[in-house]
Amino acid sequence: MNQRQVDTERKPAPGGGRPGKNGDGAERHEAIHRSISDAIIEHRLKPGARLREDALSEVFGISRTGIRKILQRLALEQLVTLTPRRGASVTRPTADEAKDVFDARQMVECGLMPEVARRITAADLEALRDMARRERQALKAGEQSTAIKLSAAFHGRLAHISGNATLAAFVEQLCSRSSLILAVYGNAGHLGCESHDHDDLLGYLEGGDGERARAFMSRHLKAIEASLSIHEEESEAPDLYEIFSG
Amino acid sequence: MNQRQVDTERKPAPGGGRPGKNGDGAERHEAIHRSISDAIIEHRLKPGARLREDALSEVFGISRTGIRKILQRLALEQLVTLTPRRGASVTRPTADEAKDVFDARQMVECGLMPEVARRITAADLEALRDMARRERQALKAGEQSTAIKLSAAFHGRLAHISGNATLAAFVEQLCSRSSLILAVYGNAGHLGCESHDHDDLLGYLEGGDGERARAFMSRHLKAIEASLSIHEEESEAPDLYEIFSG
DNA sequence: CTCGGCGATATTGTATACGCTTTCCCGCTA
DNA sequence: TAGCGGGAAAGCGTATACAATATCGCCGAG
Repeated sequence: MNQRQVDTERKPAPGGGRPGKNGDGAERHEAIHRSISDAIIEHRLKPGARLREDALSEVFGISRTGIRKILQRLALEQLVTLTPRRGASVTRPTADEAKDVFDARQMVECGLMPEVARRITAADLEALRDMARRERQALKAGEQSTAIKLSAAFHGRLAHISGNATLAAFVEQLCSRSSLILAVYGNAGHLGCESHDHDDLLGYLEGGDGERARAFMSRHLKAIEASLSIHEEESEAPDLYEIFSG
Repeated sequence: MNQRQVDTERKPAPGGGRPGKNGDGAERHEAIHRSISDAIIEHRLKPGARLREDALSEVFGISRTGIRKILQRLALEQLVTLTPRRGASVTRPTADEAKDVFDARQMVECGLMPEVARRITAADLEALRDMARRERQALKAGEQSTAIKLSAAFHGRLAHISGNATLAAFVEQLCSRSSLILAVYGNAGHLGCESHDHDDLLGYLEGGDGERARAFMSRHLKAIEASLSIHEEESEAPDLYEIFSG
């Protein structure tokens, strides 16, 4: 009776109901990946949470093979940590990693702003304003999960406008990791991005002022980083090496 | 009789010779990954080359399961392309991708130089000088494969000195992809990095002149990019849509 | 009462088997 | 002779089975 399987994407099993006989599993894998990824980004899966292969395969209705593939991809994206004989768990970023991620964002996202200001279109602005608006709404409604995801999506979308797919993908990954960092080091109730920062940024971009947008983005990211309380909470693995032999 | 299996790392099969019974397969996977990765970076596997799972599993003496895992990782690193029902092949970068990669390198590697100049130690300098020397030797000896790999390793190592592991990993990935780009768009006989560029760069870094190092790195990368002949050779998939329907 | 050893269980690692899709070759026909 | 269609083979996608190992609880001894 533990057959309760969530269908990630309403799909009537075109193969006739027999699971996994039709070859179009690629989309399904993609959907499952996004499903788990979203759950992590939205903090519905907290850092440290274990992700057992059996459980996931049961939930999503595919075998462990497919789950392992997805888990490995998530590991390469640094969202989950794969411990050799212990399985997968949601990554708990260290303080050093957090610093690295925000330094990287500082360099790449700020560096992208001039080009974004040059290329941004009216349609882009409209879509981004809508995202910013929905983010504020979610924040006001207390739906932190939605707000976090929208914030990451905003930054990712912005990066894509630069036209550089490689850097945009990197920024997206950094934003996902930032979401994890917020989950560990963020203060409850104080979300990363200030309410009107994104709107202000769009104003500079609309005016084509790339340099001002860059400076603002820099302050924006610094503000997020400053709002964190990074205190290297070493709950597990108390660093005996460092305490004694160190 | 087709049991000729290359042992990537001289390892006497501690399990007793029976393949894959001991659980320390992680190192072996790592070794196989590096083995394939190196072959691609050194152009012993040329872009477009097909990588059949059966053949690889036979060569390395592990089952297709492990090969698939490695292939998927290589795909995420953009070194191989995974076509849904057609298997894996060495990625053939498009002209757009090439531009993106070099723009990304321009932003990240140049941006890293000031911090590298601040942190570089005498030991680092010695190691890097040795790498540059070996690269020149290889180039002189006509061993392009070795030279290419050493050049990528030089840039990667340099990035690591910054202390930012995230950005360093990104740079390493970009360098690997650059190697592929050279294989497709590079002119034979003219390797990417000029002979003495790396030594000159080390000179600036030793002097702690981060800004000059940044400017030099920028010229260095521009020179490499300019040496390419990017001509969008669309041998396969002649873009009928674009030709007719416009 | 606490600590150490031991066995049962749960969970991952690896290999293999099977089905489906694609591809390639060969014969057929116009 | 060239184009087309069918069949056989090859290769990928998925699931399942088996083996090895880490974890956890239990029991006995000091």
